[in-house]
Amino acid sequence: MGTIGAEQLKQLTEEPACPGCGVERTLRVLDGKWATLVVRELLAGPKRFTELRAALGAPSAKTLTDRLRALEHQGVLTRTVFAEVPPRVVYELTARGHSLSGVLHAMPAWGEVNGAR
Amino acid sequence: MGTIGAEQLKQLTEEPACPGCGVERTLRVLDGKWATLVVRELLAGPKRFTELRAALGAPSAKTLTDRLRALEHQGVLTRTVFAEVPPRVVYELTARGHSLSGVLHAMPAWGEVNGAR
DNA sequence: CTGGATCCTCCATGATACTG
DNA sequence: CAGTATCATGGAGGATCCAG
Repeated sequence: MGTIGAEQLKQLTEEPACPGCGVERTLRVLDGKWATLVVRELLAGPKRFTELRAALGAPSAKTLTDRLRALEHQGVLTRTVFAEVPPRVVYELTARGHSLSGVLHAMPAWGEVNGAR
Repeated sequence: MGTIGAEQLKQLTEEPACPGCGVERTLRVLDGKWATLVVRELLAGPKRFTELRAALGAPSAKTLTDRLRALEHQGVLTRTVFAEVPPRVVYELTARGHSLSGVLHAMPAWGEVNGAR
């Protein structure tokens, strides 16, 4: 159940009822508590699994793995395994992932001004 | 639009995983499945409860009410009750809510380009 | 028409233990 | 190190009924 179910994958590939609506599609990629933060971390450059975990505040390995797999299937990032000892896996944004920076960079500007609730 | 300035990139990448930084604050407002879509609908102008429900694809009344209350408490929108028969309640973005348009507008641009897998 | 009160389902996230 | 395998859980979201 931890992996991406057929149900979830189907949801990702299905076209929304709204024809020209890109907001929904973007929200399906930037979904959940971690996707946006993962992209933000990787905008600074490729990172290893443990580096990502630490940078994000140590979510569970299962959760982070699930999120990374989803983003990988959506073409936002790539997963590269180095057959070494100790093993090393590097995550890196694709061109599509980098193109999300437009969405990401608008957030801190708003959040910093609106710090108070 | 896929690229960002060096200044903004610096601002983006220099942020550690601090709990109070701008991205996290923005994500706390644009949280859940509906908040972002509610803001998008209201960017076009004030709307009534039923209008919002229909425009969003008819979420349950409870869910929509909960989300609207949260956004109201965060100062993103205002709730105005007209003591009429039948009752009428109008939701409208505050200045703070309108300032989220920068984040919102970046989404369709990405989503439309990346609609295909 | 708006939405409060209740009860319920589902799933993203997490805790823990284990493996190549 | 980077996961996988289980099991547990909180809370978002929903269904339904009811009230002002």
